[in-house]
Formats: sequence, structure tokens, C-alpha cells
Amino acid sequence: MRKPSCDIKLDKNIKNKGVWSKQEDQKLIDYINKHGEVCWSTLPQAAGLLRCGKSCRLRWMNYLRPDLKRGNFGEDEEDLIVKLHALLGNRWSLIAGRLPGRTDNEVKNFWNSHIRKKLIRKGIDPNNHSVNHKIPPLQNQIMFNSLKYFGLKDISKNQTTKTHVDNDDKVSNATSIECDNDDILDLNLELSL
DNA sequence: AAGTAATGCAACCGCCGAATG
DNA sequence: ACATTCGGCGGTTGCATTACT
Repeated sequence: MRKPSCDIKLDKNIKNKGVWSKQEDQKLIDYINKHGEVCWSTLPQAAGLLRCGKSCRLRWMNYLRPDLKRGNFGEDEEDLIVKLHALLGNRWSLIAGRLPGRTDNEVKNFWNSHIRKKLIRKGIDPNNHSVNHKIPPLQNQIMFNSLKYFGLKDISKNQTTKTHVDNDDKVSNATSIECDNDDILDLNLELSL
């Protein structure tokens, strides 16, 4: 059993947990400005921080980096996240890589707190982006049109309906839409894994 | 105004793969 | 070939804030 590379519970040098103070932020910024993003495991001690390397890296990557955009997501960013999630699933770092100035944590949080709920309200399964048949036909048609707008051409040919029985023995039908490689190319995202 | 529930988000946890000895 | 270390990732937690009763 390999010991964790950063174990806050066991490492006596790590006294600080939770929210970062301004002083800690400043120490980290100063150190990285001076030395660059070097070895994270030795950085805390060198910078005089009572944190683990992982925590420092996370803080820098997600909040202190100068190239971060911060602030609310725009509609174009939201659309892009939905499209990318449909293609990539929960691979937040890849999705964030397509959004300049955004971090994986930020995208993940935005997805879980906003987009997920929004899709559910519209009758779309956020996990597989399939459209639930329980929503009225007219609304269903609007959903299909929206997906077409997202870049899926002639999606009706890819439409399948599956019956699902969940743990509570509830039966539900869901219409799913699969896209082929041409559809992905339509999105013109030049994705590389 | 006070109490409670819901929400948003920063940070932590544990796992994985790559690099290294 | 194997063990260890490290950086990176996604899932989850917990706290602060906001909305609601």
C-alpha cells in the first residue's frame, strides 16, 4: 500500500487547512513569480507555507494564476460547455482547456450548480444528454431543434428510445441521440485527447 | 428579525498514470 | 520488473452566503 504523496492528516509540517489567507496567497504568488512553477512538493517549505504541495498547486492553478478570467460564464461559454460535455463527458480538464481563462474546477462547479439543473428542467438527462419522452411533444421538438443548433445535423436518424428500469423498479423511457464522427466534425472543435 | 433550507464555490480526498531510481 | 514519488484529475465535502418562511 503506497502512502499518499500528500497526507494532511499525517504530515506534521502541515498546520493550515481550509480557506487561504491573503498572506498565504501573497507568499505563494511571490515565490512563483520569483522561481516559477517549480517542484510543488518542496514549494511549501521553500515559500514558508504550512500547506501541502498539492494544496499550493490547486490554489495557484485555480485562483492565483494571472491568466484566469474569473467572473460569470457567458452564454457562449455555457453553450460550448454543453457541447463539449456531450462529447467528452466529465473530463473537466479537457473541457476547461477549450475555455481560455477557465479552470477545470470552475467548469465542474458551474456544470453542477447551473447547467445540470438547467438541462434537467428542460427534460434532458445531463449524464448522457438524451431527451426524456415524458416532456410534451412540442417541447420535445424544441429540444431537438436546440440540439440541431448545437451542431447535430439530421439528428432524427440517430434517435433511439430505450426503456430503463431503475433501482426503485420505476420504468421510464428516454430518447437518446447518438452522433457519429461527421457530427463531431460539424462542431469544428479540433479536439485532441 | 430569526430560523431554516437551498445554493454556490473553494478546498480536500483518493485514485491514477507517468517518471524516476 | 518493481517500488516509490509526484503531478494531475474527478468526485465529494463543508462552509459561507443567499433565499425563503
